This record gives sequence, C-alpha cells and structure tokens, in this order.
Amino acid sequence: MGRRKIEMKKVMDSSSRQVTFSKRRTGLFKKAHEIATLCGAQVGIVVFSPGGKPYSFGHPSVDAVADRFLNREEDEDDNSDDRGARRSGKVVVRLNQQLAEVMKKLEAEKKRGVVIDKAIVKANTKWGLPIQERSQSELVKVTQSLEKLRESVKAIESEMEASSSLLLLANKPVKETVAKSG
Amino acid sequence: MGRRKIEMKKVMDSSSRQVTFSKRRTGLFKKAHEIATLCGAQVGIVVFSPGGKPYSFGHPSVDAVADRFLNREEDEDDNSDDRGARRSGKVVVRLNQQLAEVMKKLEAEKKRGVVIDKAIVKANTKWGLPIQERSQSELVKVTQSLEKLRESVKAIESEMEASSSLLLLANKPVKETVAKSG
DNA sequence: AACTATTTATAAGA
DNA sequence: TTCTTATAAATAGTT
Repeated sequence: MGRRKIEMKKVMDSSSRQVTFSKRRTGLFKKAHEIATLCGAQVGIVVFSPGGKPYSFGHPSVDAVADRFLNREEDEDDNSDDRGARRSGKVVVRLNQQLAEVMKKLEAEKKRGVVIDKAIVKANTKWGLPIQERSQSELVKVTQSLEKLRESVKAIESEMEASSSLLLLANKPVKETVAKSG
Repeated sequence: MGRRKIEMKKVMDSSSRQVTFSKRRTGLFKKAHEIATLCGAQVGIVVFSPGGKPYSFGHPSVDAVADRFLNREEDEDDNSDDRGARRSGKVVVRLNQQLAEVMKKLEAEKKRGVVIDKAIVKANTKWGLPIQERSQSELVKVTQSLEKLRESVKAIESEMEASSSLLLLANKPVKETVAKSG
C-alpha cells in the first residue's frame, strides 16, 4: 500500500527490510489494538525483528493470553491458523501430579523408617548394638526438600491460574485496559 | 476504512461485533504473514474472539515464538509494547535444578541406607534380631519415581530448547516456512 | 459471502 | 528515525 505495489517476498536489502519491519510492526500492533478495543477481544503478539529483537503487544497482556492459550484444553474448540507441534501447557500441572505421587511414596517410606527406628532403639536398649544411625534425619531432609519443591510448583500453578482467571472475566463487560506503553 | 469512519470503541451490537472480529482477524493474520514473509520475522499471535474461541497465527509456529519469548533472558533487549507482569519462562529449568538437589539428598540417604542394611544384617547374623525390614526397597521405589519425574522435566526442557534452537537459526537465511493452514 | 465507497496503511522519497 | 504523499489495501455498511 504505497507508492507502488511490492512483491510478497523477502526484501533483500537489509536496510530497507529493517525500515519495512518497523513500519509494519507499528501497523500490526495498531490493528491488534483496534480489534481488541472494537471487539473486546484478547490479543497477544510476539514478533522478533530480523535482527532478533523481541517486540510484543498484549491485551490485557501477552502472558495472560499466552497462558490462556497454552493451558486450554486440547480438544477445545480452536481455530488455530498454525499447525506447529503444540507443547502441552499443562506442564506444571503434570509435574505437580508426578511430584504428589513421589511424596506419597516418600511418606510411606518415612513411616516405615519410624518402625525401623523403634526396632533400633529397642535393639539398643536390649543389647547395646552398634547401630547409632537415626534413619529419620536424612529422610526428613529429603522430605522437606521435596516439600519446598512442591511449594514452588504450587506457587507457579496458582500464578498461572490467576492469570487465567483474569482472562475468564473478559467475557463479562469489563473496562478496557489495554496494557500498552508509550 | 470503509463506507464511513467508525469510533474506536467497543461495537455494541453483538452480531456486527462478531462480523467485525472475523474481518479484522483475517486482516491481522494477513498482515502478520506479510511481515514474516517480507522481513523474515518470526511472529506469534493468539486472539480470543468475543465468544471466547481461540485463533492463532504462527511463523514458524506460535509455540516456537512463545517459547523464545518466554525463555529469553530477563534483561534482554526487548521492546515490549505491553507491561503485563511477566511470568518467568525459566520455570522448567528452575524446577529441574531444585529436583537435582532433592535427588542428590536422596542419593546420600540411599547410601546411608546401605550402611543401616549392613548393620541390620550384621545384627541379624549375630543375634537374630526381629528386624526384617529391608530399608532399601522402598527407598529404591522413591528414587525410581524421582528419576521418572526428572526424566519428564528433562524431556520438557529439551523440547523447549529444541524449539528455541529452531528460532535461533532464523537469523541465518532460512527458507520461508509459514506454518499456516487453509 | 459479495460488493464498493472510503478510510487506512504504507512504499518511496526527503 | 521521522515526515510527506501517492497509491495499494483493508474494511464498514450494504446487498
């Protein structure tokens, strides 16, 4: 759309390619802002310039939109224009489930440890055996570490849920809040 | 751009809002395809219609672009047009590090378990004590579970690195591969 | 979905 | 980069 029609192929001159990129990026983001405003749509755009610099536009934010997209149900009614292999967005949830299983097993192990402890104490009391090990201490450390790990996962998970929640509100008439800097 | 100029505010009639959305989404994706083709730029777009349906455009794919964006260094030279709070994309990497720590502790615990086992065997041999527990078995289960968990994390991590790698190649003259369905 | 009158976006040029 | 302007494109309202 300009002085003359151009071929739709890569602009060879690196300098004018950069100019074209700047102009069109501005236009693309303007269009994105318009569809968001006009239709109350949520939009997330990420563009890497030919030089590798990232630019983004988001309404309400790139992450909010990305999270909603990545965490959506696989069979959800979507109309993706791309067929790139899709990594599941449920990563954190899945990790959390696996972690829960591990902790369950560790709990069982800990209980069993108590039994051993008692047996050891009993042995020590009766025969003064050379078993000074406290089987609990190290296990407790492992358990605590796992609990920390789990907390991390939980925190990330709830963070993701929070941003997803924000998005669900958008279907209600919500004030326009285009997150955009000058 | 049409029969008359329109106000830049939410279209109130739900029906025409849907029409506007469809038209403009087509236009937005076309623009995205053009900047990708013309400038060799990588673009990822996700849009949720007023009805909540997800639409996406990606070059080379939404996930590739999203991964590159989310996993970029925090202090990287970016020109984000949005200021939404940004969740770190290094989630999986961090989880993996924490998991490594846990496994290290568990390894130590396992070794100590061997010592206990020996002591128990010794005790059994000498005095025939009522300690039949094999302290290793359950620990081994826990360790194996953790190893599985770690494999999952590793797999996800390498998957993410793979898509990031793909993107880094883009700075070299790469064949146009617009991931786009009809 | 199509059709146009108009408004916008933008390729060149400065 | 930023501004100007001639044109190509996008699209609002209509059929």
